[in-house]
Amino acid sequence: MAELSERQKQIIEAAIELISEKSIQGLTIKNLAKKIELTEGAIYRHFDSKVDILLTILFSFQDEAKKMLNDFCVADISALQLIENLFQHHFEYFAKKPAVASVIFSESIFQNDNRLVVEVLKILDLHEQALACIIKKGKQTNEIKSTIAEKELVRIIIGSIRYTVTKWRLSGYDFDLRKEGKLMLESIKELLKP
Amino acid sequence: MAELSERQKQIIEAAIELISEKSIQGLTIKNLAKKIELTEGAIYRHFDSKVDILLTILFSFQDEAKKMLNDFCVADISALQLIENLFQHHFEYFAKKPAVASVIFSESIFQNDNRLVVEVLKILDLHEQALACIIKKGKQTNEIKSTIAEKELVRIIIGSIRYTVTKWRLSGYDFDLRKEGKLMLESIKELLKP
DNA sequence: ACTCCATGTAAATGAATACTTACAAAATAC
DNA sequence: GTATTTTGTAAGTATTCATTTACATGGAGT
Repeated sequence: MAELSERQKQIIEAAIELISEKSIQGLTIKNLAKKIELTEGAIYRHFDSKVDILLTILFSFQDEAKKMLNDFCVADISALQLIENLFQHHFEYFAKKPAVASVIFSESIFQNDNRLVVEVLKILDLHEQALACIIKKGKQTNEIKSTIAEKELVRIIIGSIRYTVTKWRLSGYDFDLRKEGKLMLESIKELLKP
Repeated sequence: MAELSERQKQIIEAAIELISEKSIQGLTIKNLAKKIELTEGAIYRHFDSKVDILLTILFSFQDEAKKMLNDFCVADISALQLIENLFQHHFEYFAKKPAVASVIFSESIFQNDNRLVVEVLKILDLHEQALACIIKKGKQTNEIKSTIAEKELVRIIIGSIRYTVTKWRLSGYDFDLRKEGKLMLESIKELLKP
């Protein structure tokens, strides 16, 4: 992906803020222009289309995910600790940047544009792979029971996180996501025990 | 909820079909009118608004869920068997009626209308309660390990189902949902063992 | 000073959308 | 059989949205 100009960065940042504030539906060119005090036409000097903006947002999330997950599994830390870190990081992250959840969980809106779906799937895959690596390690060190296939464990863990976040969003953010995340983590750790 | 006229039933059915075919975005009054060979105005003889139509759809899903779940837990069947039934029914159901998943998973679209969110939450609650009842039973009969709180187990199980369905939808329905559901079920059963 | 290009604006365009209105016909009631 | 209500139609309206167009401006390079 090409480097972003300052203006492009500003637009992307504003777009993410808009999504945080009013969910994905709040992201319109008009709102975007208003937010950075430009005209709508000016936006099109920097991005070809709205889909382009969304793609750029997804790319930036991918980058963040890659940075976070890159040396997650190689570190010399126990698998259970790694899972704890993963949980903590994610719930912290979603609580701080609801826009990410809003975008990643908005698959239904993207279904008219396959490129967007593909990029969301890539983000999911990044997380699945990191988690799969951790689980493999945990099985080897006998921290994690080996009677359950990796693939299913990955889906169970990610599904649990997602559902917790979904309920948080639907409730209008009316509970403490970090606290609920901690409870979920403890339960998952208990479940994984051999 | 008032009884539905024949015409209303026809409209709701067509609406659900539209959602199945092109996801929630495909549900427009124009498409709906075309599908049942009426004019758009005629639709408004039977429903006040589009939100009204969506609410009616959600009510019908609620009814279905209630019927299905009502005597789910009281039956004289083992908890693990009940969970198996629940899984089988759900994956079967989603595979047959993708519209349901499309609506229930479209929370992001509903966020501009709180009534819709509330009704989606009710459907989720119905399922959570049924599952909570099963788990409680299973703990009593020692079929399910009692070291993990009910609430978390419920979220883990529903989260696993939802994530499996989400990946199925994003993949363009390109894997066998029932088969993956079966694998997930086996893993969950294994996890729940005391 | 002149040119050129990047960046901006204001206003339009065109398409989609939910919904309304004025009127007609058909079913129902009496 | 006539009046009334229900259900339909055709053609709007109003709004929202992404995107385009014609034109302006300001700065960089020569």
